[in-house]
Amino acid sequence: MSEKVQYNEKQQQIMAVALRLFAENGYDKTSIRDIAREAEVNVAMVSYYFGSKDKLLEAVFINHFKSIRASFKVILNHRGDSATDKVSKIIDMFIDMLANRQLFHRLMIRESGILKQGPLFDMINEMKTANRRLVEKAVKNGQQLGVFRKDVDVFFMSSVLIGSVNQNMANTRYELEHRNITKEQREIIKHERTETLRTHLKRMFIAYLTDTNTP
Amino acid sequence: MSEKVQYNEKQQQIMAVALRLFAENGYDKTSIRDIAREAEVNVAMVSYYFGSKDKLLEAVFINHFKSIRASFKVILNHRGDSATDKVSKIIDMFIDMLANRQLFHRLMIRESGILKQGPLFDMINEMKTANRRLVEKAVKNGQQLGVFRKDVDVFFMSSVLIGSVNQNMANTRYELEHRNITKEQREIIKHERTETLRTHLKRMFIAYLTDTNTP
DNA sequence: TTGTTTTAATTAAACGTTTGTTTAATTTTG
DNA sequence: CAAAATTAAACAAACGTTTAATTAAAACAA
Repeated sequence: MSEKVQYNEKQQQIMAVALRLFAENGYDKTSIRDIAREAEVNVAMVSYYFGSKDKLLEAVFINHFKSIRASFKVILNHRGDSATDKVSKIIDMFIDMLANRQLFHRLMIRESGILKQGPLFDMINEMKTANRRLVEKAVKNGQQLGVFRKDVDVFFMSSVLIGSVNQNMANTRYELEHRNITKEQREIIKHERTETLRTHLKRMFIAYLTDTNTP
Repeated sequence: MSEKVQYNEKQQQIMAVALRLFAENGYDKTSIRDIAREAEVNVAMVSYYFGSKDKLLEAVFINHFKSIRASFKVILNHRGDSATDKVSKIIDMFIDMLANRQLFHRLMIRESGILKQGPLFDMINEMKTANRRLVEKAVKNGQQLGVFRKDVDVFFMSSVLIGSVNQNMANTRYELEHRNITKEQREIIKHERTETLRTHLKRMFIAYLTDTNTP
């Protein structure tokens, strides 16, 4: 029953470098030679281990996708105290999920814009659906308890959740990359921004779900 | 004082095709030969008119950027009745701005993820700043009138505005592209989604700005 | 432990394509 | 006739990938 070691050290090294370069410069702007140089392996090793550049990207995707899928399951089974607590918990866990996989999400967001089919397309689709289900469950729970308004839109909320977090992180990175500050300061500011995002997103969602003054 | 005709018919044709292919398949996955074929011109015409593929992208960007900048000016000078009306108007105009330039925004979102410097970088930065100023102005107005809470975050709100609209449109497109429906039905659904987005984003923002039940 | 064989890993070089771009000749336009 | 537009062809560079040769590691028999 023990989990097989899927990738050896060298393979993991290649995948790590590939992820970073794909995320920072884009898949097409990253050559196999770039990856090989930074991973300190021969160019032929990529084909030898992964078959092709496409398959390497796929391997990187599957690798992260598995752990993301697991994260979703954890969130879905979480039992919060109140309806609003559940919404808070979803936001927390979703932000954590993205914050812990920043490089992968940068890559994913970029690729999701042009994908039309194939395994990567399917994976991204599954994640979006999982996110919507998550929001739907929490919303319905609150509605049944009579705490949340009935006229809320799950598709909209899901878009806001994903889009806001993405944009907030992108803006933060965008801003930090062009300031002359130390790495430590960078991480502090990044952390502050994430915490602010957390607080305000919760407040905004709960206000949207519970506010009775707006029509 | 008459506006010079910047681009002749053929140039505009090339730019239109380039924008579409860049947006749909990505800049790097689009070859000059692809553009030339669909625009029904010789490959050499791109270099002849624009200098290079890079410059063509830049020309496409500048072209749209100018009209976007103009749109921002209109929004910034708008005089709504109440503080909430002003917020509503900003959301309306921002959504219209993106909805009317869907291809360009798809391209821009994608490229903004990997740009590190250069003219395109500067343009995108200006747009982000303009958006933040816009939100800031409306928020301060409402706060001075005592209608809005004091503890709201402009950086956060700007991220939510841009991110939510982007994500909503991306999700809608993603979903529609894989349904067997006519173009007319597609447009109807797209329009519905945009209207829902409008309504709910306004409600959410105003709830966030005015709600007094949440801490 | 040895020596031997087999498999896996690693390399430099080459391959065929595609890419963006340029050239030089020709046609169209003013 | 001169300038602009258009073309087919060619160019060098970069790309992903493969090949064939070599080295390192693992497996095995004595």
